[in-house]
Amino acid sequence: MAAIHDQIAELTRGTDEVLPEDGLAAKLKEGRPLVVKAGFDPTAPDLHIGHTVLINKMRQFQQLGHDVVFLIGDFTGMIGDPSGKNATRPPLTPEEIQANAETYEKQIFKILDAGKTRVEFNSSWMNKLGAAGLIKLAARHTVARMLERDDFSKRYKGGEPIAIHEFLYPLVQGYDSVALKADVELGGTDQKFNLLVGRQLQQDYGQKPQIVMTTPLLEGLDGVQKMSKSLGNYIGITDAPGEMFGKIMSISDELMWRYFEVLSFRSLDDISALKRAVEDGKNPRDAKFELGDEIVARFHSEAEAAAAQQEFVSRFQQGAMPEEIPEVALATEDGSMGIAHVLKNAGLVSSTSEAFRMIKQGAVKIDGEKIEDRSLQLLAGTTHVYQVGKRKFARVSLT
RNA sequence: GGAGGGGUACUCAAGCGGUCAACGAGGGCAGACUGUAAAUCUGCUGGCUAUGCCUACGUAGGUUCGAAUCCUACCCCCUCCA
Repeated sequence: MAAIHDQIAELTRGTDEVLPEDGLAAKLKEGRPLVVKAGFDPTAPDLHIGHTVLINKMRQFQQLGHDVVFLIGDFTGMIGDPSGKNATRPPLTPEEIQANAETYEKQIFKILDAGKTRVEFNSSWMNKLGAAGLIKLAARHTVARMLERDDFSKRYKGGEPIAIHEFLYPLVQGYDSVALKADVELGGTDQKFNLLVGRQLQQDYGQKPQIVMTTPLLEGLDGVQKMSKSLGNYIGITDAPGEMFGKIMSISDELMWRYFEVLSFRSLDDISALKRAVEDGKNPRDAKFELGDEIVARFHSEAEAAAAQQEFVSRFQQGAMPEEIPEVALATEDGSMGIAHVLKNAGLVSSTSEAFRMIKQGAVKIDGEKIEDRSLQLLAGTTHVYQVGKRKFARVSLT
């Protein structure tokens, strides 16, 4: 096993904070497998690679021989979401939670070792706690301490309502750490307060407080806003290989290094060597290829990653047509169809107005040839490859 | 309960009787340049088999030759007072 200070360099890589700072070293020096916990909300099992920053961190601990617990917050999930602005979610049924948990597992085990990962549900101890237990738990914490949390205090000062049960959330989450006797808890930066409550509760219950490690929210493809599905700037871990590779290629060079830091499994030394190579004239695109290969291979396979890269090269560097073009069959009404309607019906544009606009801008090609005539009629019985912009293709047969 | 301010396209935000499918910014899309990058420049950014027509400025009515703009009612949001 690597020396402790090397382990720490890798474990703290890409993290936002480790609290207390020297606590991790002390824990590691104990030389035993640590209980490393990370909690997940059972409502949103659709992961994007931003979420995997945290899971990658879990993987590192796992590889060092620690006991990694993937905790599904089904108890908290059944009550509903407490966090600020979100409208109250309808409580999930046990069946839904089970289904979501399975979806999670399918996704996370592309990163974590299924055989070494402990999956727990916090309902298993929270249900036993009962109302009396919950009150005892609540007695461990004061309102003043709760109000230390930023969003609580802001809302309180701003006169916005805070429901009582929202105070229970950090407590329940903290109690999870007590129940698991967690040594380390991982979470996003937005979880910092909750993770720290865990430390306090553990002390109250006579345990050694856990180390808190927070990971930043990953920037999305635009490099500015956090990656999220609703902003559309994400790479889903179930994205198709070609799409995933393409999205990675589209990020800026600057962002590429950020992604290397938090998404790549390569060592820090390795990455700085690559960075030096680029500074010395290596094409940054090739470095990005390496990143794309690694990520696609992780969620799909080496072969698919290689194919994705090849497809990318032939399509964009050599201007070739993509290998897989969606096939569309359209029926004409009277033997022919106007170009705008072909594009719209094939799903390449959202309206005929947009089709005309695209034609005007020179973005439309048929079999690679630019179209300028907006009133072009296509005859039934013909099949052509239609293209709008650089990315949208369809092979359309008219009947 | 009282007083005032406001609701405009994906978002922010002008317009305050005709020249408004609606200034400007952001975002998005497309073109050029490239490494499908970034930065930059340019154009587009309601719909319609389309040099015209239709639908849009919180909702419903009204005034007018003509309304996002004026009037009435209603709904929603914000601020101040109680």
